[in-house]
Amino acid sequence: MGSKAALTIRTVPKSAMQPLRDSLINWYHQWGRDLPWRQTLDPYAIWISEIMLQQTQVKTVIPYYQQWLKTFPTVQMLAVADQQQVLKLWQGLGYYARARNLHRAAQIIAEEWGGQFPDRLNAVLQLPGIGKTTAGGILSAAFNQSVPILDGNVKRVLARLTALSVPPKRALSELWQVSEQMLDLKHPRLFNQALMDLGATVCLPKQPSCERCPWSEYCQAYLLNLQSKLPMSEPRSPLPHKQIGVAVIWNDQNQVLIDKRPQKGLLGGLWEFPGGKVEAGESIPDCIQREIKEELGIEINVGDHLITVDHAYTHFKVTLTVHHCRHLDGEPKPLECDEVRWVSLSEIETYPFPSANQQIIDALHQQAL
DNA sequence: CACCCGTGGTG
DNA sequence: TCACCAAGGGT
Repeated sequence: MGSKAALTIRTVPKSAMQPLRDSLINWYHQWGRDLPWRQTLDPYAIWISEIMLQQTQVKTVIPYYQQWLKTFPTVQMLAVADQQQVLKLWQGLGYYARARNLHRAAQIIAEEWGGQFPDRLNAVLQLPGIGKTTAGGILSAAFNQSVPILDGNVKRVLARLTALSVPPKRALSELWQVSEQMLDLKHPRLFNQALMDLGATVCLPKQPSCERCPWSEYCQAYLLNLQSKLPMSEPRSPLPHKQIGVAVIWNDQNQVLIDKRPQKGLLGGLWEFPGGKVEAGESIPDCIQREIKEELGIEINVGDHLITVDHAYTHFKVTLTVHHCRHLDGEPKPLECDEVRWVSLSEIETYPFPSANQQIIDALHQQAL
């Protein structure tokens, strides 16, 4: 019962290795992408790009990358920055642990490596936020070292090349072997970049352009006409949907109350408007009043509806129903968060907020006009 | 190893 | 509206 398909993989013949490398690098010279982080050999800049590109599309990354290097041009500048400034610069990119780890790693590099990004695989892998794929990306791009990579693009290309019979997640060690065997030891930088570009521009998830692919005559998926079926994907369960009541609490100085989320967990280190989950049979105003008492230990009066925000995270969806509230009594205490603060509408822009909360801020500005 | 961790674009 | 997707790593 529940038996899964056996793992089969059509390994690349030895005789095909060099022709595959040569044709890919030739293709890259004509069709490879000209990206900002390919105009430098500075390992710091390349590191920043690799972290930003984790689970994030090139088009989204480019403006963040430019702004980041303008603000923090060196490891040292990043190491001495405030975490809040780092998170503010990262605001909107998501997966905020990447920014926290980047900041921590910069401090480690400053202390242990004299501010020079290390060039040895073992040292690089020790840094927080850097796994095998990112380490290979940095070392091959910055130092032209022969270290393989296995990101989403490469997984897809290699799964098709070998007609892998299971989802890539189920065959990671096999795919790493293929990536390592295929790697062109004479041109590791070019080869790894070419492999990623092939996945990003030709070997697309849907409707791959096999007629433009330098590898089609060796591609087992193409030869078996399975290119649109591969790689195999895992079924996903539907996302739970949570109803959240949120408070914009005003005091007599025309300030609003915000709180900083704990470092660990969802949106760690970012600020937000306080609130919480609506319980069964509970009204939104009752929920807001209860949550604010529990989280901040204060009494409020729940007033007009401000905005409703729908947002999807990786593992669940939320509907934020936001109300204006009036502070009545008690000093706000950080009972379930790191910090609480009263801020004016003009100061609020300097704090890092998650996207769903940014919509609330936009609505406040809109309403103030 | 299964689960957690964001966001914006797309059909 | 919704499912799926995009240069993964930490626990």
